[in-house]
Amino acid sequence: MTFRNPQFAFSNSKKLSRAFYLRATLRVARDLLGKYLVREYRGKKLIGKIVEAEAYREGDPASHSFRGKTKRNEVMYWKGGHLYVYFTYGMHFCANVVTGKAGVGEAVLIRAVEPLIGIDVMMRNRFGTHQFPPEAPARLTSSRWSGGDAPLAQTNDQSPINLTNGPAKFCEAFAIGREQNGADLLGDQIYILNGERIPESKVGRSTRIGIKNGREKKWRFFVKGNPWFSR
DNA sequence: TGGACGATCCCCT
DNA sequence: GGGGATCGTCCAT
Repeated sequence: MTFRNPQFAFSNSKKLSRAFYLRATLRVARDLLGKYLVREYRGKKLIGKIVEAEAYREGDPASHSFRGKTKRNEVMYWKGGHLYVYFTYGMHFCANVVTGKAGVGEAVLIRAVEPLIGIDVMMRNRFGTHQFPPEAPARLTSSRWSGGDAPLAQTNDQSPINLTNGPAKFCEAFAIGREQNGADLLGDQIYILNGERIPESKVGRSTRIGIKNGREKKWRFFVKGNPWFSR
């Protein structure tokens, strides 16, 4: 079911319980489709509907947890319902929903959302004029960003689709960075609401994007036909 | 201590 | 379709 007025839809939604996240990772990945991710940012709500997600599991060669717990991936081993944010390619953040019991290193990467509320703020976060000194190269300054402040992307495509149709784009639009690593999704900073139920007929499934090892696993889930999923 | 590389994005060809 | 940007992390010296 789709809502003509997203404001109405999220006001009637409830925050997902801890139990939701403690379930099997593949189950959580599929069920996250259609849920509303809420980011409280500077007194405003940013809300997006999750339309693409990938599961990463223990024993999975594509997972950061494949070689065991490290300082970087430690949040993956927390109990389900936390946010694991990592920094990659020297300039991007990606966000995962931690799943399963404490001690189990599994998570679901949020690859794309459909923006619903706070689109003006997302636009500014992604495409706005940065606040660093004008003489500083944008690429240099953007890498120092830690998720709380300045905007960034140097792109010519400022269409709504380009706001959140990829894991790092979504993080940039939602101002998710280092400081959000380990956030409790049952808290008030970032959380997920029980949004729309996506019927099986609209759930697409494929291999995961951008990995070498474990590429045969069909652990990517997306909402068929939604314009915001990444490819 | 060094080097390779990455769950990406962007622009150019 | 391909390469560059850019740096934290991990593993091999």
